[in-house]
Amino acid sequence: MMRELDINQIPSNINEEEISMEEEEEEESSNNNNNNDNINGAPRKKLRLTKQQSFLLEESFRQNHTLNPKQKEALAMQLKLKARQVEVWFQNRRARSKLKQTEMECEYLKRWFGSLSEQNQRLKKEVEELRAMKVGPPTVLSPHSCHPLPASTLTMCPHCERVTRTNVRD
DNA sequence: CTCGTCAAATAGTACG
DNA sequence: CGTACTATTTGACGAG
Repeated sequence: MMRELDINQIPSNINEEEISMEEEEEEESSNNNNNNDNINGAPRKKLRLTKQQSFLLEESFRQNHTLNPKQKEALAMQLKLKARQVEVWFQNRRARSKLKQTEMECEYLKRWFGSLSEQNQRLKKEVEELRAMKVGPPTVLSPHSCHPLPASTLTMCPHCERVTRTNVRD
């Protein structure tokens, strides 16, 4: 799972028998079998692309993620496939590289979330510590008695604009 | 065209 | 080894 982080990368070991430079013709002697014509009610085997076919498709995907009808036809000719098969291959290839991309973004976001949670935890702890350093709620000196009063018990008189006490004895 | 899905082919694994 | 299961890959197709 997730063994390749770079989508669109081409498989690193394409060697496996010669693949002669750029644009090649397939031929695997025993091969194909490509005929899907259902002679009789044949269960009909599913097509498997040869290494060279895959390679060529991969190459052209690398330079262009979509094909115009002309390119499609040419590729199909070259690969000895139907144009429809080339078309489908590209559709699948696009869909699957998009999926990989999305999975990678998902992983990235998960990591980001993780680090943010961590940071959040640290900050909360810091707030806690800072709060603990304070002796108590804020206080002010009473204008009347000159004694400290909890700020929460004071209000501003709307008329004279002087601080008065609410509701608590001085 | 994309998206979701199916199913064949194949790769990986567990076990006698 | 072989063989039985499970998981993954991938060609194909229908719906929208």
